[in-house]
Amino acid sequence: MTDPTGHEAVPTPPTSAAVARRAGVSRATVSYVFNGQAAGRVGAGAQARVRAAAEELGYVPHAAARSLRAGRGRIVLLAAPADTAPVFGPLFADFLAGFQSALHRLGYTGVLHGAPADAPLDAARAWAELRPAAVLTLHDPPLDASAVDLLKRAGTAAVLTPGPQAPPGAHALLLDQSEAGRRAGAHLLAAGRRRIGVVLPAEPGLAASADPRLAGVRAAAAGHPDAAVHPLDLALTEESAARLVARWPALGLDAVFAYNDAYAMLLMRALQDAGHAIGTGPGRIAVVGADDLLLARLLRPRLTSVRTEAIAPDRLAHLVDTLVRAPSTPPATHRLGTFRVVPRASG
Amino acid sequence: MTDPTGHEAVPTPPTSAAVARRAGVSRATVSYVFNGQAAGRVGAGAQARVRAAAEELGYVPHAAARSLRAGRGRIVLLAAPADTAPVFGPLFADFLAGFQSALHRLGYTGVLHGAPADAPLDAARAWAELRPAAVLTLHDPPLDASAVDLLKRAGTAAVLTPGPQAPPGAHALLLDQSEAGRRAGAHLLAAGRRRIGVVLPAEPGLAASADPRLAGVRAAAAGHPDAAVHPLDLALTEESAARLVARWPALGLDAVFAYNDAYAMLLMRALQDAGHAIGTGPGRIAVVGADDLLLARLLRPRLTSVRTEAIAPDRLAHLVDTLVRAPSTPPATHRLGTFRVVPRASG
DNA sequence: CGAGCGAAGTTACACGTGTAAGTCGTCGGG
DNA sequence: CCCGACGACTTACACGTGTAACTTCGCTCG
Repeated sequence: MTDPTGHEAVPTPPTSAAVARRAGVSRATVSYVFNGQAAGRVGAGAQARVRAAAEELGYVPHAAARSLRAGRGRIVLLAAPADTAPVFGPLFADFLAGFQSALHRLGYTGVLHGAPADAPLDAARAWAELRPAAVLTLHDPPLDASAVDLLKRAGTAAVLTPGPQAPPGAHALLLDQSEAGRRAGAHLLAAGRRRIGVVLPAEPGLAASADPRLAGVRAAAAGHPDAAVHPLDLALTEESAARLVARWPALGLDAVFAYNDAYAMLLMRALQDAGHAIGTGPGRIAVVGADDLLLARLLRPRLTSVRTEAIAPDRLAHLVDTLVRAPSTPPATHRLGTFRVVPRASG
Repeated sequence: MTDPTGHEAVPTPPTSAAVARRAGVSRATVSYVFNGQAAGRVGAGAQARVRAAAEELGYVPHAAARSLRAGRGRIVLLAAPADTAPVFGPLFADFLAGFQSALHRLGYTGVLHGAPADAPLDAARAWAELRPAAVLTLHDPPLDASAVDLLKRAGTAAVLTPGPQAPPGAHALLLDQSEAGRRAGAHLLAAGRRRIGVVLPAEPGLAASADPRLAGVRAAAAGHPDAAVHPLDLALTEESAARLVARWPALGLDAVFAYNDAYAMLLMRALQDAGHAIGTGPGRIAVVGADDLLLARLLRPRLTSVRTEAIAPDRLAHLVDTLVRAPSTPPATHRLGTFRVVPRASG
């Protein structure tokens, strides 16, 4: 309804036709100017008039019309399961910011969508409606084949999913979590620890990164016949930590590798409250976290942590761009980063 | 078929026309079925055939075509300045998740975009291209009038900006930060503290929430003639905290209210390392943070914190929906939440 | 003087959808 | 027996773009 009252609450957005009229040229000319195809087709004078008119009218091309015409849009969708979002630390936020600017520089609009993890197909449908150029999902388990299929059929050029193995048609983004485990394990073993606990978060949606980490610790321990690795469940509450610590003497562990610094801090505090000594010396329990949060350095002893050295966000953006331009590239695995132990006093 | 090579690298997305052909009806019928206008227009048989055909083809309506037709899309854009994103805590992530599901239930697609804070007009242009139904921005300073104007001219029905005062045409979302300051101040004053430091983050982009908090503490202190309030600059690094603590004796403060728990934890640790006693008793320094992070309860003494009681994300989603449906609603201020002190051992 | 050619534009169509307006039986009432 | 009403659809247009194909014009060269 175009508002016959003449009140015009929401003004009609200026179109390229309006710009063309104002500049005294045809609409095609405007289009050529705005898409860099002007060289050899449009004279300098007309070009200047078009730009001036666009500026005055506040013209912004209509992304919908553009993607309708192009068959696919310039949106890159980053999809994160809603329930794990709270667990993302500042590292992720930082990376996201860099990634989005890099995409912007390449002409894409990067956008984050937190979908409920329990209805992945619904979510995929919602994404497909946007006809994004690419979808990077952090869902875990990755995304089923039918969801990927739906997206591809909706014209999505590239679907990227956390590795190690992606559903058919999707690329894998590998942050080799087992490497984090291997590094932590090697570090603790080198320090002489032999009975190593590995904290697995009880929170949902994290198993896909937690399990490989456990496997990595096990792999590191494989070289030491006298070493033992114990999985430990822990939720992010003080009660859960207290329960775990109550079982501690029976477990007889001399080291822990926690899923991340938050779990590590929680557990370390609970251990200290129960009278256990934390640290590198003999008779002490070694504690290693992950993510290297600033806050984790505030506890005493300072927390040793496995730091993620992610690839530069620009590199990921370029990868996405490449895949979008060559949609038939056979799916491959792309490495997202590596891990490094930052040794401090806790273990 | 549309692909004479038969290779079909990227399949053509199924359209409503394809569904119509397969169901043996016209395209209009498909459209009516999918938009709930079927009652009294389309018979039960045809309706069933349409749905079946859509299912088989994996049909997803093209959001671009839809918003092209409708003049405005169903996207709700949440824009956060990229450089402050790392500072957002789990509270924000949680809220975001709830907000997006609520929007989904109302038929919108909520999406987060982290734009560089230094080029707000560029960012506004990028948003405008998406022709979103609504834009909620967390930018600070809010957004200049020209950016709001650009968005409105691009057909955005509602532009919401952090309060207290929004640029013309935009609604204000008020999380009254001065209330946080007032509550913290009142709490400390009631405990007998009179020389109160207020930590202002040195990180950019946070002044708009930090300054009102300081003002709130001052307002609370106004009732006590013997009370003094001191602003303190602090960056999120251990060196910065050490520098601040070095000046501490000269300041002679008996209480601090920090911008959030991260700053509070950092400062508290540095104070303790310098030999200061923290807590509620006489001779101790009272420390109050904000956000009530779990991790803040791991320090000893446990951190007293000002907790944000945000409105339910669904309420915000409904507000957005209302404003989108009635775009000519005169701009108003909408309250986003309130604050409450959670007293613990630190102050 | 005309053919040829490049520069500078324009015309015209396609993209996929929503919906107002039209069509075509069929059925009930007078 | 005819008219109007109604159910069940279909036809046709508009939304704003990008771009291939066409036109027009001035100029050069043979």
